[in-house]
Amino acid sequence: MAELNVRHLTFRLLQVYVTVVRSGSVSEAARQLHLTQPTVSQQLKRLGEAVGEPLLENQRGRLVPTEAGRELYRASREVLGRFEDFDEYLTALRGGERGRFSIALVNTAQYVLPRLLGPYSQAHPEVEVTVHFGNRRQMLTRFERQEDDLYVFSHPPPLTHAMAGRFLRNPLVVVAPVGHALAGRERIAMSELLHERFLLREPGSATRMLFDNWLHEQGRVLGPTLQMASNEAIRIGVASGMGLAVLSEHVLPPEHPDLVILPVEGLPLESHWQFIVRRDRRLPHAAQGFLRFASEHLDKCVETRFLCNELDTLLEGLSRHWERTAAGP
Amino acid sequence: MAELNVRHLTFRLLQVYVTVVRSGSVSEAARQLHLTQPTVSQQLKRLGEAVGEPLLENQRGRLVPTEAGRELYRASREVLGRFEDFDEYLTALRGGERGRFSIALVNTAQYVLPRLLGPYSQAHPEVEVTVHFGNRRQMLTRFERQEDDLYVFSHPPPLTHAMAGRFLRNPLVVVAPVGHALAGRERIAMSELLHERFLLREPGSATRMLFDNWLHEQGRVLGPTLQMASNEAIRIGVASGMGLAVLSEHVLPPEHPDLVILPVEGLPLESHWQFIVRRDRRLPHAAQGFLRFASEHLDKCVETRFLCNELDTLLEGLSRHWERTAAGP
DNA sequence: GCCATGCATAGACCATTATCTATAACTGCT
DNA sequence: AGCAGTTATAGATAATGGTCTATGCATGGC
Repeated sequence: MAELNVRHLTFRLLQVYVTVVRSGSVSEAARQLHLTQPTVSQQLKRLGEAVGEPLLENQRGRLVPTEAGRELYRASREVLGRFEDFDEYLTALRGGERGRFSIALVNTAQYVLPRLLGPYSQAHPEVEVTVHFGNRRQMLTRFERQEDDLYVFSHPPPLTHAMAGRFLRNPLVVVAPVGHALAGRERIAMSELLHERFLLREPGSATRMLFDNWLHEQGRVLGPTLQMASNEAIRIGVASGMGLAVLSEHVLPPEHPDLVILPVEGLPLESHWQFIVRRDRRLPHAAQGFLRFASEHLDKCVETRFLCNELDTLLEGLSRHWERTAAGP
Repeated sequence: MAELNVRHLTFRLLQVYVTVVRSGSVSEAARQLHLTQPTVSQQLKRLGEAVGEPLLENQRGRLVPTEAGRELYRASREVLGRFEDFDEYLTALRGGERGRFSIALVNTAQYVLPRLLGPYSQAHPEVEVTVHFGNRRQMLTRFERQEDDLYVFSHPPPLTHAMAGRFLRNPLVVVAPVGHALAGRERIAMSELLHERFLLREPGSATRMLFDNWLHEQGRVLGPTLQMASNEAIRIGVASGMGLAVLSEHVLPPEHPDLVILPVEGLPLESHWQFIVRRDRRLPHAAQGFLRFASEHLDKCVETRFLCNELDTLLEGLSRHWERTAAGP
């Protein structure tokens, strides 16, 4: 008959009840809750009706829970506690201390982003980060499909739905094996290289695109080429004398005794990696936290010569953007 | 800033939310809950505002929870589950399958009540029973103070605030050691016993009171007496030849080769044990369940010659009483 | 037996909620 | 571009909830 009607049960009601049980007195509970005594009495009555069972009984002046009341007290404590936990969780989430986000990187960036992600995830062990790698074309697809929270491009797609912030120089250089004929020269014209064999990244990769564009601007066409979809493979190929290549400096190890960078005219090709954030996808607090972290710790994580930290501007733009969006009536 | 305001959070809201998350669709949830779609939409909005964080996002047609939403879902499940448990608990409580009650027994009744309590608590292992023993006077004090849920008296106090139901004959007999001079006689007048030494229970005990009253009615006075506050001690005392005694038949073991019951005129003194229930104290469901159990199983638990089961009447009276009380506007 | 204290009930009030219908805006698919 | 289905917004309304003040009732101490 008197079913427990959970429908109109409020957390407030439970809070009041818990206070009453703890203090053993309606009046005292009312004082603690800054309410009047009748208010509390009535809440108790409602609660009792919802439960369909007497909850409290008077034992020489003190209100003591009945059997049902004791169990309700336990349940209330647990339930209220659970939501306090949830509140804490929310706070952590908002502070970027926990949660998750995903980030999509063009392949070449994988040589340097771990330097940031490592320290970050050590400082924020509760944040789950997913990293996707691929060449520029694949990253563009993910970007279109809004699959990730952050993207790293050197040459981003049109920013109509996104915002960008540069954070790292990404110079492209021509590398040759250490014993190459041109290795000692102080200055080399591009025209001198056109008959050399070049090891190229696949079409669709950013490195390839940049180099192709540059050549095209100059109206030049390469001689024999060999295509490999891996920076590593190319680097080793060059070291082994397979030919020359255009690579991001980040691909080269700090010490590279078997490779030399050729001082070609017009090179290095300057470009910058940037974090890209879609404006039409809510940025998780954790991702924003990562950007803050990057902005603050970048200088400790990468070599100074590559530094180019414009993340402050991005972060500022972001908060302005979300303010405006959230303020919508 | 946007603190989690748990105050106006309803369980209903969580139920709706859980349904939406499960079905991945507002419309579908509305159908399941027999609500209109806008209603559900608005509930979600309110919930989202209370949490201060987006909870759901559209992922190619399906609503999936955000990070915060996932955690809220977990919390909601737990919380709703906890109250379902509580509901089950209540059902068990109402059915008398669990809970607790206390029962106060005059000492003599302790020879027979375990025969009922044993089978009862085997059948209802979740019910916690507390039994208090003492002589009649002590039990009366407990009764006045409303310390227990059930009382067992042979001669109860005035029933202005209580109801009673007899359940067991309690004949008082005169016992003598097996070799006693009067042991073989077919009929004995009380006058013949007055010079015998009697072992008596203490004043305040029911047995003593009954015997005293009986003697008083007949205008007789006992000879030498010896007082002991224990039925056991008296029984053994009689068996050892210390004198005669008036005892409840229940105190005698089924076989008692060292004792005989004297066929005294006017004896046995007939009295009945009864369960007493205060009307001004809510009877726990479990206690009521015990009375039901007693009513049904009494014949299997005690010797037939002691049977006197009027508990049905008590139970009926109880339910009428509580109906009337509960119906009060 | 009276007074202080604490609890319950009654009546009133306003804010919030739950719910609807109608309609607009969006989304994915063809 | 249009359609079907889904979601969001607006406006309305009845019920509920949370709170108060005033008052009645019980109880324990002096």
